[in-house]
Amino acid sequence: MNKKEEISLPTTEERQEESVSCNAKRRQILDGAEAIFLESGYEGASMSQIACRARVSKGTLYNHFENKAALFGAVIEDLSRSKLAPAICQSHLTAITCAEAFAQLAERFISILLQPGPLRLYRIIVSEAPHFPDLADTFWRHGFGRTLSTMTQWIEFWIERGAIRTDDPVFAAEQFMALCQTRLVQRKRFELPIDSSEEQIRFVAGRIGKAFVAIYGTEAEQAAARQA
Amino acid sequence: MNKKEEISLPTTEERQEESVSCNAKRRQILDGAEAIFLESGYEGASMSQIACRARVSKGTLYNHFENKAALFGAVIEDLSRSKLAPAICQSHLTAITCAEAFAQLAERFISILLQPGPLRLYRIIVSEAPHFPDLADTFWRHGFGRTLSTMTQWIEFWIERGAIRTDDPVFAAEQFMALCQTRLVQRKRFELPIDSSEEQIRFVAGRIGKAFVAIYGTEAEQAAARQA
Amino acid sequence: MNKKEEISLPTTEERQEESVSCNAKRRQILDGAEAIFLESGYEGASMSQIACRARVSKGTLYNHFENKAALFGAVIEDLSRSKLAPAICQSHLTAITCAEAFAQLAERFISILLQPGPLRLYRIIVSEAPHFPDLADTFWRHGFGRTLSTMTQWIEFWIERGAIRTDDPVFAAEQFMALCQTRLVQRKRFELPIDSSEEQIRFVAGRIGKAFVAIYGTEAEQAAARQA
Amino acid sequence: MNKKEEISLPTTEERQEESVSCNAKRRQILDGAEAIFLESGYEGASMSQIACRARVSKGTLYNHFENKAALFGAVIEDLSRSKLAPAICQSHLTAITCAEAFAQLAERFISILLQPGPLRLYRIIVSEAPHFPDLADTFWRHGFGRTLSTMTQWIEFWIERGAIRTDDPVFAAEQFMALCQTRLVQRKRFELPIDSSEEQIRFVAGRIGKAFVAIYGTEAEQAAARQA
DNA sequence: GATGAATGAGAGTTCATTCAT
DNA sequence: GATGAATGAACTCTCATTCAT
Repeated sequence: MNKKEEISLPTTEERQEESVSCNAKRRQILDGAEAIFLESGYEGASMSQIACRARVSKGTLYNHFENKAALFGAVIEDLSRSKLAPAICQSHLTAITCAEAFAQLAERFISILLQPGPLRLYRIIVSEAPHFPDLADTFWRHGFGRTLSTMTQWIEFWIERGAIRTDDPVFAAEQFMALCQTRLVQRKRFELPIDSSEEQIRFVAGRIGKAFVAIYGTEAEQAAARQA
Repeated sequence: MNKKEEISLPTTEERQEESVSCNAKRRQILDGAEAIFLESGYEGASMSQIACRARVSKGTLYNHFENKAALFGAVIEDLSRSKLAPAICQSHLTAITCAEAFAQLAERFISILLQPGPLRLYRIIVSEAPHFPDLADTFWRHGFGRTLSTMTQWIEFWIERGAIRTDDPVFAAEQFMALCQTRLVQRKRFELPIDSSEEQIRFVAGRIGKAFVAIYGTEAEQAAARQA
Repeated sequence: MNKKEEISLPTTEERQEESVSCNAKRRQILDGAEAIFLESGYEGASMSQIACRARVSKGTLYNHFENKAALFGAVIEDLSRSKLAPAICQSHLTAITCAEAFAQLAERFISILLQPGPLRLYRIIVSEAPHFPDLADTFWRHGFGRTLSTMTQWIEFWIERGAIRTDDPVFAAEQFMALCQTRLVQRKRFELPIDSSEEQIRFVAGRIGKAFVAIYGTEAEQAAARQA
Repeated sequence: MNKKEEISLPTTEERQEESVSCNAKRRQILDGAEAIFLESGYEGASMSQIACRARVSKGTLYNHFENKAALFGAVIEDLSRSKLAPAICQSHLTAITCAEAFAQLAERFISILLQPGPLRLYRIIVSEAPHFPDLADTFWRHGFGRTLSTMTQWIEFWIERGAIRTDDPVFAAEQFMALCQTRLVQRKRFELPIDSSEEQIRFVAGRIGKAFVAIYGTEAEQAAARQA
């Protein structure tokens, strides 16, 4: 663990089965709809706005999606699949110690959650989850679940190295994700004013890395951390 | 810390400046509007529904509130003030050790966050925060801020007792609140299926208590915790 | 029967229980809707057209009637009640012989059925009956049924006088109504070109009167008719 | 007239000038359109539904017919020609007396008018006649007119036999057709509940046969009928 | 102060029709 | 000739808001 090395998170296979032809319009609609839904929420968005933004007629919307709800479902699936999970998956980290590694992961995770896109996606999913039963499943399969799985694999990676010790790595992963919401993400979601400078993010992430090692680190690792 | 004692959280003064007369109707409207807004969201709620639920005419709504947005603002303020903060404030805890105390606090906090009311309030605030600039301030002053302040005082209480050590008790409080979202709260907000039985909540809360002491406990406290 | 006399058909009591106030708008809407529905049929009529013709806003339509179908139902009921039945009921006939009496009745009945209003009402009821189950009942209670009842009473009046003989006066009434559709009404409903001059109507009605006596007249009456 | 004999109604020449090739699609479209128009009416039917039912693309509809109205016109012509007139024409009757003969004819005619197809055709023609000027002519030439002509020939057949006497056989035919609507047909068109059992139809038809002879029968025939 | 009828803009959705393939 | 995606006008219906009573 004291040798600087390139570590790449395990990537998940990405489905690319979309038929190429005639899905241009669908893509165009999804892009427009994503923009409007994320801006205005489900109820706040109007099909006219979406048609306008997507540069298609309202009728075309209904040729491709049965109704507003179906379009919304497709939008969430597309966003969950394309935006959240890959962002975590394709990370490459450079870290010396375990605490630093988790600090870097936290930094990356926090940065993503603070971006306008993922932030709005969070808002709309939390807001609409009760009204769209399928939404939870979609988001789990393509978004949250995959992120959690990535985190878990990451933790298992450190367990193998003897730096982390836990009987429930999934719970640890969830705890790590929860920790990443400390201060910045949590406040941002309430639109409370925050200092989201890179330094501040690094500072919070650093504390999260240390906290995680304090909770789950082996004694050896904790001793090493105390010295650093 | 090893003597069982009744500990009451510090309570904050409650403003009671409401004029008594003629506010019955206002109260009635707020109650109706709260129910509808929490059920349907801001855009999803209609003034007709609200008037109906509040047993008032639509005109009366506009006699008391300038428009839908103003009514919504008043609803959020009322809910933030009356539901969230007091729920934490009025707690009485019975605890032996520091870890147990925080576990109990976590248990209480998680239970509240899982209740339908606070859950819906969270959804609507997160969803509408970007569209209502005042909302963040309102929620901070009456809800989140006060809860955070309570938590902070609670942590300072344990710092004085020598069980907790930190240079930034507010950050610690925020970290504790973040930890409380591990698994149950986080998943519930996405409407993912969870086991929200009392035992499960206590289990998660127990882990959170231990984690918190692992992060912030003094060496003495950590040693005591390790023995327990 | 050979003495000229004023005979008035039995009139049915008319309900006037409509509350006077605040039904002006309803009346206004019904008038507009009747005009449009009769012109364009149910599907062909649009709520915008109706609102326009009734000189009210579209919203007002929906304040008074739940939806288009309900408005249509109300229109049919109003027309059935106010236009068809009374037209027959309030008739006063001057007749010498039985055949003449039925000829006069036929003349009046045919004239009504050829008027634009009743003609259009017939068209729309026949057209929409399968799609509006309640419509048949409404039309029966306020329109067809009452007309048939009036006709039946009229026939019984002549049975008492010994001019008509039948064991089933209702069937006779229905047969009389069917006869009244000979040539003019039947063709008019198909928009075939007809001569609807007063003389032509009187000619057809005269044949119907004679035919009816030929079918149902007592021998005495038939002998009288043959002489005339 | 007292000898049982097979009597066949005079048939009218049928046009078969349809070009054979490439009219399969046209036939396919007409079949689909007939089904939909009869179910839903003109305004209620959509070109999409029709295309779907006809197993054809929407574009093909417009390759064969200029627009919805033209397609509707073609449908009515096809139905008038193929369904109504032939049904009457191809009848073979077995009758002893004149009254029986007309009773049988009435029975057949009533049965046809009560069938779903002709009933729906009647509804749609009566409903749309004012909006489609050509429709009346089409229906006259291929439907009503031919039926009336058939009926007239039939009456002239009985005039020649000395059983019927009238100076206007066309009017008599129209009166017979009107009589056939007594009770059953008339009520069915309003969707009023009726007993349309074979016995009931035969009963009504019997009365109509007798009525017709009562109106138009020669004295000899009436005497014969009175004995029967 | 309370009412609820009236408003008209705008929501989601459907439709007859066109046209590039 | 057959297709079906694209169109935009028009449809039914809802909404926040007003105002005479």
